[in-house]
Amino acid sequence: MSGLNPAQLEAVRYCDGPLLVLAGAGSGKTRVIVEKIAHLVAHEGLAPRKIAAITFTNKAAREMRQRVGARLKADAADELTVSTFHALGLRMLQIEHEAVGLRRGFSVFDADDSAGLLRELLPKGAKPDALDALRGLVSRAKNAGLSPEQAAAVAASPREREAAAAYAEYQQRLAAFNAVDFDDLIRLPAALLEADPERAGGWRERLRYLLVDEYQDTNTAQYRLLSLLAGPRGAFTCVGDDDQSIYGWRGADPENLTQLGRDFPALKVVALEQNYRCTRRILRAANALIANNPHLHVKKLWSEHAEGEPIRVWACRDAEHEAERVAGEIAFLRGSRRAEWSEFAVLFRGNHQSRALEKALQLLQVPYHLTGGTAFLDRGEVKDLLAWLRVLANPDDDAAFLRAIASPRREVGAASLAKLAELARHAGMPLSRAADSIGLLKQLPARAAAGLAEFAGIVQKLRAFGRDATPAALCREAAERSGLLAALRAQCKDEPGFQRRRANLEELAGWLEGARGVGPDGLAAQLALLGHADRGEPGNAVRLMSLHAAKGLEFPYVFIVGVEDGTLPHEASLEEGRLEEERRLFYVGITRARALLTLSHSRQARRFGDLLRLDPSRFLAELPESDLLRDGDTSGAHAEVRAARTQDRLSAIAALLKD
DNA sequence: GGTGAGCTTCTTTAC
DNA sequence: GAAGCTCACC
Repeated sequence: MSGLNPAQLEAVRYCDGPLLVLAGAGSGKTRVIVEKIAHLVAHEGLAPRKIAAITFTNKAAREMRQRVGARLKADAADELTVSTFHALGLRMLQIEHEAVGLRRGFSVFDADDSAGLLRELLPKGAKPDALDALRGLVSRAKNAGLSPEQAAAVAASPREREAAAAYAEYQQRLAAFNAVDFDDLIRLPAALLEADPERAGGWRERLRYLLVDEYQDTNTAQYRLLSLLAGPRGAFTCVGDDDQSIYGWRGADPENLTQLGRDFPALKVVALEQNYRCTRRILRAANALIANNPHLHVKKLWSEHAEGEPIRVWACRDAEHEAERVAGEIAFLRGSRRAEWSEFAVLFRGNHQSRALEKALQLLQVPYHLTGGTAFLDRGEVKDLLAWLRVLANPDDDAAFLRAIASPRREVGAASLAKLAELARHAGMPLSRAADSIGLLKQLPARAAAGLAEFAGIVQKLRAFGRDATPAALCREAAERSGLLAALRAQCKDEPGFQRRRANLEELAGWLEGARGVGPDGLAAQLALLGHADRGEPGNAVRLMSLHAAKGLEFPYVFIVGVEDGTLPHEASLEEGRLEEERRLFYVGITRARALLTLSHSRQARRFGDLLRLDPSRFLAELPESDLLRDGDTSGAHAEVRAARTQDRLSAIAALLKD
């Protein structure tokens, strides 16, 4: 525990009651959590398996597990619960499934699945924004911890009453599919513990101490789950920073920081204000930026580090130009500063911004690792295989059935499926059981019936195979027997394309090799929680991720791209009251940098075919000019380079780097 | 009636 | 660049 400052030490040692640690960026909060876990084990006599550390992203959970693993003995670290709120909720539901009316093997619907369900509840031809609005209303109700009945009771406007009715109907359908959605992973366990104090007591026995990271991002349902698990004695440490609250849009309520003091009057508060991460210039810029937000408590982050280098601000022509400069600079810096690739991170507001960067990095042969976004679980072939796994675990999962029956195609089309759905509804059975019923199949066209029977046969064989095979083996067998692999091979025009897709499926299976304690029933549910591209070890590679995904991480060299008005702050958040969160997002980005920070923006973007002029982000004007180093107009200064095509320019840079 | 090619439209962030 | 859609072909 050496090297902790007095405030950190206090936070680690205080175990007599509820504790809130207000931890500024870079103030060593992860260190505090890790040391506290070690302290609980060594000095409070708590078994590691009775301790749960909760984070908000899978990335954060992984990093945390790694750091705890380095600090504790390996077997002790293995017994700890280190997971996201959602993964903890899933574990609770898998154990308590009967109490909430779920059967073994229940599915977890991802955002797409639940959107599909909700779409059916809307009148035909409803606008897409009607769907988005409904999704938002239902999700908000769930994140506030409201059941359908409660939502109906508090509905104030006709719109809300309609939404509450849709929520109730949606919930019924989910139940019919033996499925829950992401929000239910929190809401249902919380409601269960609330309704059943004895059960709550049992869980408190099971988890004796909770450590919650990024506490400012909890929503009401998560807060309830936390306080129910911690119980009246308040056996928890929450660590948070209201300046890093960036999940308001999914119901996070920084108000929970104040609520904690009301619900647990014995709450002790410790503030960590020394920053160990950033140079003074970076910290000064961050402080200056965040000072533009209203604050209840003004934190004064300070650092003993050196002044450091100025923050570089680049004006680029467009996103491609920006990506080239970033990629070229990373390659250059790695050489000139003898840095590892993994010391660089490029952060952006929206995941789509990664595309230009990937292209430029590929051309320079810079290894990179992309986290988040639509990279993996959103790939068609991965979703297909996942749908098969879901059908295998959960015969009631109609959404999965509909996807699996169509991949690969087996001459069962929309019309036959509509007929099947009709028959299934009358018979009161889910689609996949109906597809297995000879009586029902007779009422369908012969071709469709044959396809359905074939499907049912494959499912049966795979279920039998899965009874005594590892999840990974089942996954591979399913890819083969379903015909997915064969269809992919036939579908792909080029061999590399096929190999890439095959590798994606193999990766899905590979991930399951490492999953501990996941049976065939829980396998698909577990996978649904896996962050989209959030798999595999990044290795020694440049990290590309969204600003949201970057929270909790740090890098010596950080590039933030797309620092334009409309991108950061995002144009959907320009209105009054939403700008603060965008500012905090930028604050999070800036404070990821230890040594050198580069901010870049484009002057123009191609959107919907035509060119759009972009202004630098208004947030740039909030940074102290004396800590910035603005470049000249490089796009004007290098007219001949600008004229060259991207490809040529990049090979020129690549050639330069070789020398 | 099933399938796939080709069209348009829109792209915040995460579990 | 992906998902939803229409439409022509089998």
